[in-house]
Amino acid sequence: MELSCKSEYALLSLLELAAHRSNGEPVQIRQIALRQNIPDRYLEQLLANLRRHGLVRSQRGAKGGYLLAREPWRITLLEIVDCIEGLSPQPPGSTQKVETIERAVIYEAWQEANQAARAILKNYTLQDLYERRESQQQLDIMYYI
Amino acid sequence: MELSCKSEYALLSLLELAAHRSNGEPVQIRQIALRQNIPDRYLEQLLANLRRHGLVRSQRGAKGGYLLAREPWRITLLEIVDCIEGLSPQPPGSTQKVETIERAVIYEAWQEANQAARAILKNYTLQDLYERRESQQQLDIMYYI
DNA sequence: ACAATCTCCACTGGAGAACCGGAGTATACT
DNA sequence: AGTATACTCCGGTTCTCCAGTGGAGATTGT
Repeated sequence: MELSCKSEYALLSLLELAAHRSNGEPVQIRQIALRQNIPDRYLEQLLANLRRHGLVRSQRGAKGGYLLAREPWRITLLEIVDCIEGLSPQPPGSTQKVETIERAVIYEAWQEANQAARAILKNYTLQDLYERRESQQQLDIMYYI
Repeated sequence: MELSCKSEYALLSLLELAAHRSNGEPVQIRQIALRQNIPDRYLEQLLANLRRHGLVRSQRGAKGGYLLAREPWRITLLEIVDCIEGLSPQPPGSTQKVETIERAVIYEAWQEANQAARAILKNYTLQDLYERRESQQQLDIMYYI
């Protein structure tokens, strides 16, 4: 469960969309890219991907942009990374990687560890992240004073 | 926590060393490579790495080879992958990756997921894996009959 | 002395990640 | 209707890292 740039960008974008969700206005790629310091042409691809997976909706044309397709508490972090990282394709995997008992046993242990990590991410929603950010922001202001 | 070839090879090798541990004889790279179908010139580097981290001991010269440095129940899977994957160097990391609150919050969630996975791997010892392999092997024989 | 074996360092090839560019299309505003 | 503002699609480029290879040298048993 490495945190790739891709996933980080996607998370940041969705967090941004969650923040601007109060007014029904769509948010432009450019805005997100600027605020979160992400290459905009790259972000474009990621958002398109999220759209195809139904996590966000897009509005074309002037005054267009992106919107969350669901409420933030209905989107888990696991969903997001699975969209972005792509549920991996291994056609030869089932018969090639685990051909010996030793490899099977190792693979099994790994699956267990992976499931543990995925369980954590599944219990985190975008809402949780958003709330954490808010309270963290309050703290920072307090310290500043 | 992806399972890289590197880590898999290391696990397989250590499993092999654990198996041949009853007699005090060292095991050669060639043997391991042959039995587990690993490129031997590559395996060499991995074992050297494990040696530097104190997981195995090496015996040079003719009749040389590798031995486990500790008892199999004193070696956790977590230790092994940390050796192999290398406890990552991020000199710019601390000040570059987590500069905004948003990124910090995301990173935090990730750390949590990672810790969950690491906890699993920490509770697995080489011995556990070895025993599983043995019992699995018994099962396979039963089915064959 | 000699062969077997590990040790060290450097190199290559390929895959995928990160990123950029351009032409096209949908929408709002005037 | 026309124009500006966005997204959409498709392709290419650059760069990094993993997996694997090569060769010279050191160490040890026989």
